Amino acid sequence: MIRLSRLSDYGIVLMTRLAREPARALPASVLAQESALSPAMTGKILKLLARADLLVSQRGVHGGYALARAPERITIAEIIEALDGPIALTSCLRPTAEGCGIESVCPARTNWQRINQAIRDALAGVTLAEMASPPRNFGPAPSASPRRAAAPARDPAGLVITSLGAK
Amino acid sequence: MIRLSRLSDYGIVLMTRLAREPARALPASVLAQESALSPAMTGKILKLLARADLLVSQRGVHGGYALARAPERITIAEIIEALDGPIALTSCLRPTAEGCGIESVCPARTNWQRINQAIRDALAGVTLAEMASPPRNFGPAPSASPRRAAAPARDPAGLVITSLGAK
DNA sequence: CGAAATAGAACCGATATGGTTCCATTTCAA
DNA sequence: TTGAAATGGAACCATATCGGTTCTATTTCG
Ligand code: FES
Ligand code: FES
Repeated sequence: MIRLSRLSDYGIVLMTRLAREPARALPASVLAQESALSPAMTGKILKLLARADLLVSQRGVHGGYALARAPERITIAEIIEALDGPIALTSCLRPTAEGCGIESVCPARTNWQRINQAIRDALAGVTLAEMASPPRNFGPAPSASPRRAAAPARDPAGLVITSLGAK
Repeated sequence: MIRLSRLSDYGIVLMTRLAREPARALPASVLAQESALSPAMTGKILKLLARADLLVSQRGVHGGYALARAPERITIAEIIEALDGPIALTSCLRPTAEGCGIESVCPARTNWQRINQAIRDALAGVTLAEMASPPRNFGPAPSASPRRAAAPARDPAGLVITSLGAK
């Protein structure tokens, strides 16, 4: 049902935790504890994120993980793609793999691409910083433009995400 | 990887086929054939769609399925929800079920709700009619307003989908 | 009556997912 | 020098979910 894998789910939780202290490097163990996740799972996720260059890791006795970039410059889409592979609603949109099997007669494929792109952009339009900030219920959108980094205001795909305002 | 189930995938294909002749009722057998799907699978899907009141069915010898409403008034989101249940990225957003397990310490949940709503709206903003129409590569967005039916232009959730233009 | 269709449910096998375990490597400090 | 604390990387497993089929009951009409 269009659900996110738990890997990504937890991954984002861990990243938001790290975003609260972008400077310090925290070891997986404390991240696990603070996030109520099993150390094993946590390790797995952090390793994947590090391999995707979203985290930098320090080995050895006082090691740990820290964000590789400022939280304003990391998008939710990046995290998801690092953990779950490319965002592709239908199998026929996935670059690799075999496809959905009915490409030949499918009347909807090109439109699928647009929709897929639209939600990709939606995810790419939310930064880790926004995710980490407590929900602010006051005032208009915090102006800001960081998210523009990855989400063009008006992409050529059709669907356009314009703003992530305050609740 | 945020993928759509095949049920929904095929379901939309079948619906778009029906949208080409909104008046006539077609039997499952011909829908299956024209869409290159197994009759069994096709039957299953159509039954679900009928139960969700997206299709009307006629039993008996000259029976078949037809759209319950004009294709302009059926959204992709409706089809997906009919076949795969509510759209909920993370398990903790799903009304039923147990949740993701870390609700207590999760710093991201309220933001998840917004994102989830945003992509829900994205899906609800595309009508079956738009999906069925061949991709038009010319001219600006076909103006149109049908999609407004289900997708408020500026929802309170934050992320706003404004337009599904032409490619 | 019987063929043609849908309604509904049960059933089954494969795959992906969530999660663990094990071992190798790096680093630092006692 | 040695070992504890950390990450790197991979294999492994159990189970839920998903894609798909099969079977039976019911409706409709010729
Ligand atoms: S859904 Fe895969 S080609 Fe149309
Ligand atoms: S992801 Fe489930 S509560 Fe945060």
